[in-house]
Amino acid sequence: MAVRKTVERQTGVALWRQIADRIRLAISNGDYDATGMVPPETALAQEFGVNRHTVRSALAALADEGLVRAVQGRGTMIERKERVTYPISRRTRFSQGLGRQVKEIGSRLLGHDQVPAHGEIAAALGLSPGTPLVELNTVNSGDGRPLSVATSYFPADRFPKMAEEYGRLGSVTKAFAAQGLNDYVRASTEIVARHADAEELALLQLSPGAIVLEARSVNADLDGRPIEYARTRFAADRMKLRIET
Amino acid sequence: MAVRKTVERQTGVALWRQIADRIRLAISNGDYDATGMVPPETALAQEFGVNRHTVRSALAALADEGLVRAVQGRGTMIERKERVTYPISRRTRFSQGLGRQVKEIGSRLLGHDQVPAHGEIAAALGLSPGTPLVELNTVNSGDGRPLSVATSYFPADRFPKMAEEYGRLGSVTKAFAAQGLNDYVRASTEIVARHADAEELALLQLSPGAIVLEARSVNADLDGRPIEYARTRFAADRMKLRIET
DNA sequence: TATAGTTGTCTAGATCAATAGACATTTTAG
DNA sequence: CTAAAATGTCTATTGATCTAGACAACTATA
Repeated sequence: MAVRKTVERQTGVALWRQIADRIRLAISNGDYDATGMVPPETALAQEFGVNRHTVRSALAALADEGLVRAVQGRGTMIERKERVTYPISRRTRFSQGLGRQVKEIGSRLLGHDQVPAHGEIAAALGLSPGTPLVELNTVNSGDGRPLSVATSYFPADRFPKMAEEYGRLGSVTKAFAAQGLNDYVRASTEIVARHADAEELALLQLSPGAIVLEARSVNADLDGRPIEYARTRFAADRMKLRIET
Repeated sequence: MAVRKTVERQTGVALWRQIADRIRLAISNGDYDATGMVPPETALAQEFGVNRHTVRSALAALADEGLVRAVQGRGTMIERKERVTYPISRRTRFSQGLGRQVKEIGSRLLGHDQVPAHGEIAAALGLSPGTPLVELNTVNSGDGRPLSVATSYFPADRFPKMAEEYGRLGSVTKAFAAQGLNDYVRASTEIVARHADAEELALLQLSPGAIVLEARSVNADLDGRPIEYARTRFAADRMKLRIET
């Protein structure tokens, strides 16, 4: 008999959402690969110890995300399952790592600005506070699904045309190259996980309560001089990060 | 005037929990460092556009976590704020990386078992399915706060005394050494973020809805032979991961 | 010692989340 | 064609969540 899976009550997170999260995880773990379908609503209701209507709310949310599709009389089919793997190494390049996993990579420049360096960013880039930086806000998607939003900072004196070149070329690596920098390496990466804020929910097309993986990274040229500080937020249920040491 | 921060309604995540998450994040970002206190309930209520009672529920949850402490007439003080940094490199060792950040590191063996290798684990360890493995379940804490739970697998023929040695020494590195392996390296690490399940909530003393960072890692000896597959779940609001490439 | 500012407590009502049961509709298997 | 199995829809009820307002209790300061 099926193992009873626990969900917690009175925690500020509705049962239907907890169940939706568990089913999403089970799908991405391949638990239902044998049939390509989610178990029947009645079976799930028993498994989680809740009413069938509660399970239906969870499945409705997953259907909204386009993850499953219910067909009356037949069952609920899985439409999509895998997480994209994003490799992080000394030579991390956004497009390269995803190349084989998604057919089409989209990069959209949301906006850019010139801001003075301060706090953590100034420290990470080894600049004195106040040094002008180019700020770039971008969204990256794979096969039409948004995967990450990024806010990047570049020293404005060294890369004055960053925004323009990125807008033209759609890639940080290419924008660097267009400004005379042909190679660079990842100096450091820090990763935290947290709930997405309202802006991230909108840009990544996530349902509220969703999780983002935030990577704060510094890239440096081959002389070790920092050239970019980036804060990249990945949609946690669409991505996993692979660390290559 | 304060910027209105948005919270989403009818999403399966109660407003008080969304607000608690936002305040927790603000605390860990140092937004309230100037005063060491959370803004007054009335100010927060206006900021989030909700009733004061809703903010009170959020603060009560944070007080339960021991993150803040309310004093009548005075305000709500911040008790604790920082995240511990966990370094991941080619020579990742649990205790070493945390050494300077926490005074006392605790390791507790929850249980152990002998299981046959299968699926992802067999593949990662380069073993044929069915090969016997030692499974170890552990909780690791820093200064009394649980930081991570881990499930590790070791080839049983090579490390037959893993459970025993870990129980005695409280460290995987030392247990390896006791069985004749003096050095090893991190071969691969994959990171995902998701909501904690009921067991993780209990072991990590988290409030429901909390996030875990799950790292699936493989360690290998210096000849490149895999010796350990581990699934480590970190309490996301207490840890950040630092990738050293 | 007032007084302003803050948290604590209580009551009441509106809306959302979850349970329960009944039955309709559709697909698949026999 | 029939029956079983699955999703779809409806009604009703209970408990959680959120709003609203009023006032008590405590702290710091002028």
